Amino acid sequence: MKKLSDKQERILAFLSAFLAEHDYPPSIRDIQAGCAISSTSVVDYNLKALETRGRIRRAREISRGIVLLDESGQDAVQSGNNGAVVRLHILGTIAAGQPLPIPTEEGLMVGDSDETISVTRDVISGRDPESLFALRVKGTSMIDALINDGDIVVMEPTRDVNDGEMAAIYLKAENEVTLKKFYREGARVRLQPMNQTMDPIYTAASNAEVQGRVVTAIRSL
Amino acid sequence: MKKLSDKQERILAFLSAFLAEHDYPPSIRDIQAGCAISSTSVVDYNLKALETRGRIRRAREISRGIVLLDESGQDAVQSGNNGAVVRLHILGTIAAGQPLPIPTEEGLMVGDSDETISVTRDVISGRDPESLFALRVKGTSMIDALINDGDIVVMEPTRDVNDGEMAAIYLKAENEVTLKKFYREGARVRLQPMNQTMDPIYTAASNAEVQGRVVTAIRSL
DNA sequence: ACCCATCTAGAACACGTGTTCCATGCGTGG
DNA sequence: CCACGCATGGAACACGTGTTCTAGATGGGT
Repeated sequence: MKKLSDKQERILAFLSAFLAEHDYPPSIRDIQAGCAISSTSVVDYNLKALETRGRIRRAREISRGIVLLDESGQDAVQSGNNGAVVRLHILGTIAAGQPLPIPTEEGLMVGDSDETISVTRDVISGRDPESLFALRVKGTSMIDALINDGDIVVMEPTRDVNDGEMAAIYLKAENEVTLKKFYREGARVRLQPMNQTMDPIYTAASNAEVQGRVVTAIRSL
Repeated sequence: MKKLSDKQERILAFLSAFLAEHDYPPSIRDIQAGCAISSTSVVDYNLKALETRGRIRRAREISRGIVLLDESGQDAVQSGNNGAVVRLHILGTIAAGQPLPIPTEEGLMVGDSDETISVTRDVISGRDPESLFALRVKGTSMIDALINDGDIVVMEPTRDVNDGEMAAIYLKAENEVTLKKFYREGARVRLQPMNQTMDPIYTAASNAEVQGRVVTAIRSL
């Protein structure tokens, strides 16, 4: 792979600086001014070169249709099954007093929100990304699960978890969802907070409905 | 706050659908076609209403200068390079009683361990990945920071943090490191656990040495 | 009926903006 | 010197695109 020309390096630098300052990519003439290039055709010429080398992607005939790619030339956004990156839909919010919006077999209700979060397979430890979804945690009611307001939890929907797994459990009588370690104890279940200093909750097995397994929790500060 | 009109809801839905399919926001006329609206002026009219209500942000006179915000007025989906992958070195382990292995200016001691974790820019909310590193948490001594044994924390080394930021603080007298929210209070500092049910710790400012800022915490279960 | 705020239509205007064409330099190798 | 690929300048073209103006519809409330 040939080295980039000085002008092309400048364009890349300008591109990233511009994106840091604005919510939209620069136009050809923005680049022209920002890189002290004399003609728009020269900008276009170099943009075509950069596109060929996989450093940017362009949408033709579209204003400001430039996407800056990372150095490995990867887009890294699309299709969750070929690369290390998985894109998960954030289906909604989890809070005490609200059942989880569990996706059903038919209507996956994915269309509800197009907000997504990208994570790597590292983070979901290799689980099947197709079945996973993410939720934003609202409020501090999950604090005993070491999960705070604003955190993102990645869930795997299931009705059945093994003892000791972190699960989202819907308590029918209380009409609320809670995140706890789940243990079967005969006719009742024990819900153990992750925080060991806190006491477990006991309830009838018929009152507890497992809604999913917690795969990962992410807190961005 | 007044309810959005049906047309405005459609525009928001179209906006997020469009962003999912393209790398750039739609133009006024894209929206017009996509929402079956008869005139560009009607689109503009409703876009202005949406902007007033804080659901979008617009850059005037700029082609495709629309940014979709989420319901709380925060940036929702960035169409840019948010899926880019960043590889962080896991420099070591953090536990009570051990200072952090802070990288120095010269020898970044990155070579110590080749264990790494890949995260996306989503997760580190756009911070400069060059300065970041990761640590594995050992033991439950950080439980009041909602961080448990086995978690991964992403740190940004710094000697100075703003009030209220989560920081790794080395307490000289106690010879241990703790993760707390950091507040300056004259000659002393207040170290506030993230768990609001727990009481803060006070110590002399000279006894507390900030070792870094906590950027993200990740728990894989 | 009347007024008024809200919303809708259609069209035109004025730039914004990607694209293209052509002429011109600048090196390297024959 | 010439031929050739590569890079540059300048300009014009053709749409793309946000904006604005005017006129009309709609729907309460009085």
